[in-house]
Amino acid sequence: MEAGLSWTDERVDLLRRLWEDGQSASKIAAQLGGVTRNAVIGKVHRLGLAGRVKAVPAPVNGRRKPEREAEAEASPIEVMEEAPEPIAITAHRPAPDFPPPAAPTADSVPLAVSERVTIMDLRESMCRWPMGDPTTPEFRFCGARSITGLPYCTHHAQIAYQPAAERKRDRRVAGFR
DNA sequence: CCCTGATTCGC
DNA sequence: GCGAATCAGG
Repeated sequence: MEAGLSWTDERVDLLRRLWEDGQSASKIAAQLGGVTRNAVIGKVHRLGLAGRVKAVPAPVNGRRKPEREAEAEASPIEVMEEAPEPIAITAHRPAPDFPPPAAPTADSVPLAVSERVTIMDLRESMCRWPMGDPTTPEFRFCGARSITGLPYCTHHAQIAYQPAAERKRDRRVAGFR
């Protein structure tokens, strides 16, 4: 899909802002698009704005070297208690206009069209991305697992939330359906 | 089960 | 530098 997206200044800026606003890595990743939460966390650490945090060098943490050696010292740093209230996020681009009258054209996107539910089966934690013509009985919602806190799944969140910078010219409404 | 960030290490 | 895999924990 989107090619050449990487840690451009714009993306790093957005990352910084969202991280400092207390957004979680997964939400940030969804809004940036094209990256996973792991990528976000990795970047955050590389940028040196890792977090505020837990106790400390708890002897046990993520994968450590096979073994061998164990030093490192750290003093309990002040912890910033209370995360700020998540603020409004970037540009929310409501679904582009509805697709041509049920354009029966072939799908060029190999998207797993598995879920898809009616409003009756739509429940919290399900992607609310509209699919089809809402005036017809065939209307459905994506229904895939939505990012908690956001109304869409990772795929549709990328379409809904587009970094202002990249949305400039090359904005092609990818995948609708 | 859902989620969170932290760390290591192969690329 | 990057981020998947993995870990510890809520």
